[in-house]
Amino acid sequence: MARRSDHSRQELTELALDKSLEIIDEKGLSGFSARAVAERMGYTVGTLYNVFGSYDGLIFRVNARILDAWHAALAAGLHKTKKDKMRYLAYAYLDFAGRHYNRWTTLFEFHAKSSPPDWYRDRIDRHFRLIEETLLARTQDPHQNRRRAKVLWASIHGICILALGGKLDVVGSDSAKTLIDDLLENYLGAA
Amino acid sequence: MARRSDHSRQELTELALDKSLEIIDEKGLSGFSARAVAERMGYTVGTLYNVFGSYDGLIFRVNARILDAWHAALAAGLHKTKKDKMRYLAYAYLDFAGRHYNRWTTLFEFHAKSSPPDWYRDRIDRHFRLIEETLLARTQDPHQNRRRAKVLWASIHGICILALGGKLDVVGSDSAKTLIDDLLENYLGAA
DNA sequence: ACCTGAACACCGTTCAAGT
DNA sequence: ACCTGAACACCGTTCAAGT
Repeated sequence: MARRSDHSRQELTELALDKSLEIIDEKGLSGFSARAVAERMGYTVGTLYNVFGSYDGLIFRVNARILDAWHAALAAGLHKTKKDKMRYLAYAYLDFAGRHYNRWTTLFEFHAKSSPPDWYRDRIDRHFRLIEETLLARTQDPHQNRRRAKVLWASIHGICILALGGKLDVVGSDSAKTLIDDLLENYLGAA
Repeated sequence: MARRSDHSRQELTELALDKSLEIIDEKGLSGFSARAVAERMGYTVGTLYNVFGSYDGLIFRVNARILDAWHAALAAGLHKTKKDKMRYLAYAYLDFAGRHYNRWTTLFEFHAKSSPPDWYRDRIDRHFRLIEETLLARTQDPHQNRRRAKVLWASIHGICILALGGKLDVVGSDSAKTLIDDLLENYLGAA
């Protein structure tokens, strides 16, 4: 059979990514599979491999989607915030992780067998630069600044992971916010 | 066929856990499966299900093993440390994560479909209490203390995850140590 | 009572064969 | 050129059937 050409290669890509996010929102990464995406698209797994090359290739594209939307939201909000941008960023991080929990965990629970392509690394870098630049307003030393950005990013990340994963004896994102407040106050207050 | 009784139920359990850790050390969680463990034991998957009930049941026991050894090492070292126990704990955390990377990630990358049994939650609690009690030497307020323990634990965890996972543009555990130093200095220095 | 073998419903991955 | 169907080598899980 075949050569349906109901959809262009472009449309096929869009369709696949849309359905992928649908599945992730509904069931999380554990309910996600190339076969599940294909079925929801009305195509075969083979078609998915034509377009994305591999399972890793598919997920990297899905994750890039998630990162793009997240970054756009963060950047827009950051632009509107005038004072205490660092606190805004931290809250926005928690907010995204809480409201799109399945998308957020997919970002970190997916462990590729292959190393990420350059365009994916770029997305990660762009995300990190957001924190770094926000911190830049605070000190002049770029070296120290980079280190603090890393510590803060990692710390906030750790709090979100453990708190939202239910591993800190805290309920929901409210208590996680308390922990982030405490972190910012003590860590940045001393810096 | 069967009723070999080459091993008692107890021995079967030990054998399974030993082989499980072998596989995790060699290949990580992605190379781990109930079938792989059974094969290395010289038994069938069915036997494994007789003993552990389910895949989740097996991994909870494996993870409990890992937690036990880790806790024993932490507690012993902590007892010998007289000054700056908090720094010792943080370093020891990083050290374990770095030297037993596959075991450490298994602890967090395994996502059970069922909720953890009580004896597993106890192990987690015991781990957390180690940090909390170490912090208790610093302040008198137990409420504030608990919050700080959570923030520190989560932050150190986040630094280890991102740094050792190669997501912070730092190489190895040396640089992660720098970040932990920075965290302790600023966070605790202000507290 | 204990263990096996086979089955079931899934995976990612590949590719000859059709249109 | 594009898509399918079937195959391959895996999964977790269950359970009748043997000793």
